[in-house]
Amino acid sequence: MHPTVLDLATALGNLRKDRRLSQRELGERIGLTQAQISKIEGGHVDPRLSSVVEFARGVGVEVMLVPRGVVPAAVTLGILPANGNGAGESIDG
Amino acid sequence: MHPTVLDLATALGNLRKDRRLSQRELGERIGLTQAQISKIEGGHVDPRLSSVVEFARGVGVEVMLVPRGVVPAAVTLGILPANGNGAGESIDG
DNA sequence: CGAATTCATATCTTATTGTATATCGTTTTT
DNA sequence: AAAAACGATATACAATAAGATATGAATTCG
Repeated sequence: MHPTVLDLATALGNLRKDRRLSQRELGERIGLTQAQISKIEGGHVDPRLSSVVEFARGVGVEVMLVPRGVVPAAVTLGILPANGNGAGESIDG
Repeated sequence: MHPTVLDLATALGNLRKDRRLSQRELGERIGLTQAQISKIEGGHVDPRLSSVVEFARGVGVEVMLVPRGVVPAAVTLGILPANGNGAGESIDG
């Protein structure tokens, strides 16, 4: 599996757990099945962009394109987590 | 087509043009076919996450999950463009 | 005009997604 | 304590869509 896809998927799964949402509950909110969410989180699929966007919104984050040059600055300022893909586990905890 | 997916696809296409890359050139760099890039930019497909991640890197941006709460702050500080999905056309230009 | 370059479209293969079902862990009831 | 019931997550198989290959249209340059 594509490493970054895996990282993003893991981050999304962690965010869901932080929010205390079951896969079923989240799925109903965003229009995906529980099975898909399981596969996405487990890194068993390479999900469609729309699935990722909805998943992200369901757990309170936004999929964005961040210019490479400003990523370090954003991390330094605490706008983005030091962790690579963004939105680590420490949103509310 | 999912509106946010369309926005992201359009942003990626604009970034490619800003970088003066042909679809073929970009495709060779990131391991996608020219046909895919055409369809992605045109909003004719709902691409897989790995395709979007590679496309983004090929044009100098990173796919990230940004906590909803900090998006306005990042925009205010100029870390992210005011434009919704991130990485508008004015990266270099 | 012919060659080259860029982007768009058709067909086929492969993968994701939805439906249904199984597994695993926890709790309640007898 | 065993069984049943419940909740949450993981897996099997059929349908649909993404992606690769090949090709066509439009533009530019020699």
